[in-house]
Amino acid sequence: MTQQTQTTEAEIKVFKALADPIRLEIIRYLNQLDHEVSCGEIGQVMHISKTSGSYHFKILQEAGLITTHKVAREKYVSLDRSTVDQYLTHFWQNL
Amino acid sequence: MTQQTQTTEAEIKVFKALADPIRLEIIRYLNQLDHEVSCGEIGQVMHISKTSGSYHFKILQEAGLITTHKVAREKYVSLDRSTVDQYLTHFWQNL
DNA sequence: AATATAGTTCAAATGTTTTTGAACTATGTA
DNA sequence: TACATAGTTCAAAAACATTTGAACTATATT
Repeated sequence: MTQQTQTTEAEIKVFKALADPIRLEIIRYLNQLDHEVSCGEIGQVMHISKTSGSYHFKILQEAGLITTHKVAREKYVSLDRSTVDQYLTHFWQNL
Repeated sequence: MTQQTQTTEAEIKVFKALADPIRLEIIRYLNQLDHEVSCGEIGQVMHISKTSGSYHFKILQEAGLITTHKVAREKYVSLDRSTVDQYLTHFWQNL
């Protein structure tokens, strides 16, 4: 922490997470679907390797933009709209 | 253009621009001030070199988050709230 | 004219993010 | 048991972003 608040760090994580075309596509995809999907299915749709997928899902999760839960071998992902709402939709209130 | 739309490219520029603590501070600063300020003044407040300032202002401008105009030697900067509104406040409509 | 101030540009150095493949864990299926 | 499938982790490579100082342009002040 150099001089930023906790709030800014979470905020930066959200913006970094959204500042990538693959991750923005994932968010788009989850938004239009509106039900849970596995990492593998998303990876196929995005045409990315499973390693790369794993990396991007981690970033999205650490930003709080998705939530996940494991069912047997598979990891299911869903959009957490409240984070988008907090940092984007209510950006001015947050500043 | 690999598979993204023009809209996505502009959107990515906005998120990249906001995904940096210095630039987010600049936006914050401009927002609370609500009048034009010179690059130099902002640079002093942020404790950054003029070269670094020049770099960050370029990124913010290319994202459409600030507008600038030169008066003699000085470059004045002001916040373009409509870009924030388009990409953040109305994020869901934009997707 | 000489000097100072505001900002830009450039290339090099440094730092951070993303991709890759190989090796791994855990679960499912024959 | 053997093999397949879903996902993770690791370290190296590649790509990209940021900072730095020096040299520059343009305007202002003495």
